Amino acid sequence: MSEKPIRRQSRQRAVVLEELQAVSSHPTARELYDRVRKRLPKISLGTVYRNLEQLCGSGEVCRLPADGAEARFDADTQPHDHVRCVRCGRLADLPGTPTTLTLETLDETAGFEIIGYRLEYLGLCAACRKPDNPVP
Amino acid sequence: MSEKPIRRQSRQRAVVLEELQAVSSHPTARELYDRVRKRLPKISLGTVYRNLEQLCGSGEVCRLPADGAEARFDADTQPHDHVRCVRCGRLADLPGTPTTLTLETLDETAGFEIIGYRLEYLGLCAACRKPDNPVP
DNA sequence: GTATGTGCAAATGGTTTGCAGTGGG
DNA sequence: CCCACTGCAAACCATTTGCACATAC
Repeated sequence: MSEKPIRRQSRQRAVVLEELQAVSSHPTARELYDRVRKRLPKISLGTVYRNLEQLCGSGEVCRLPADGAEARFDADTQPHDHVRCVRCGRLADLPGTPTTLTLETLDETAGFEIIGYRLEYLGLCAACRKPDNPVP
Repeated sequence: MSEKPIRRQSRQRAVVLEELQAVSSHPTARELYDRVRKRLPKISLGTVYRNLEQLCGSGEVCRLPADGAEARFDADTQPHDHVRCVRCGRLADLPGTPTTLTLETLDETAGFEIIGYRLEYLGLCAACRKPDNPVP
C-alpha cells in the first residue's frame, strides 16, 4: 500500500540542510528560511517546512521540542542535551556526553517500550539574568 | 509599573482546576474544555485557556512540553517524569522518584543559570506496539 | 464602584496543503 | 516520460485577544 516514495535530489533541500548545519543556534523554520533565502531568493517557506520534515524523517536533522512556541531544528543528530532559557526561549547545546539515565529499569514502565529520552535543562541565559533586562 | 492584579475567585477557574485534577490523562486544552463544559455548558474555550495560563503562573498546574502538537496540562505539580508515545502522542506519568541528575555540575554551563530540567522518555505505548496497529 | 473575569467572535501565527508548473532520474 | 519537488496562496488549527457585559470583593 503505502510505499515510501523515492527521494530525489533537490537544490532546495541541499541548501536547507547546509544552512542548518552551518549554524549552532537551533533556528526556527522561519529563521532558517531567512538564511536560505540569501542563497535561493525564490524558495518558499512551505518548501523549507517540507524539507525539514523530510530531513527529520531521514534522521539528518532533529526537531527539538517546541514548548508551545515555534519548533527549532538541529542538524547535530548525535544525542546531546540542551538548555532552554525560560525567559527568551533561546536554546543552547550542552557540551559533553549526555546525562546517563537508567533506561534499563524503565522498559516495563507504564506499558511503554522505551526508545530514548529527551532532556532539556531550564534556566536563564546570561542576557536574561541581567536585572535590568526587560521581560520580552 | 507592572503590579500583578489581585486574583478573584471564579467558578470557571475552580471547575477547570477540579476537572484537571480529576483526570490523570494529561488532557489538551480542548479535551479539558469538553469535560468542563459538562458542568458549565456556557464556558468558552478562551476562558479555559486563560485560566490554564493563570493556574500555570501560580504553579497549581503544569504545562507539559508540546512536541509541535497541542499543549497538554498536568495538575500534578510534584516533579515527576513522563513517557510519551512517539506514535500516538499519548503521555503517561512515570511512577517513583524523578531521575537524579547532576544539576550542580551544570550551573556554569553555557552561561545559563540552571533552574531545573524537563525529562521526557520516548517510547511506544502498548496499543501502538501491536504490529497490526495502523499508523494514525 | 471598580477592576477582574467571562463569552463571543475575530485575529494571530506557526504550520500544512492543494494546485499547476518544474525538473530529476 | 513519470512522479517527486517547488512556489504560491489559501487553508488549518491551536492559541490569543478585543470588546461589552457580568460579577467578585
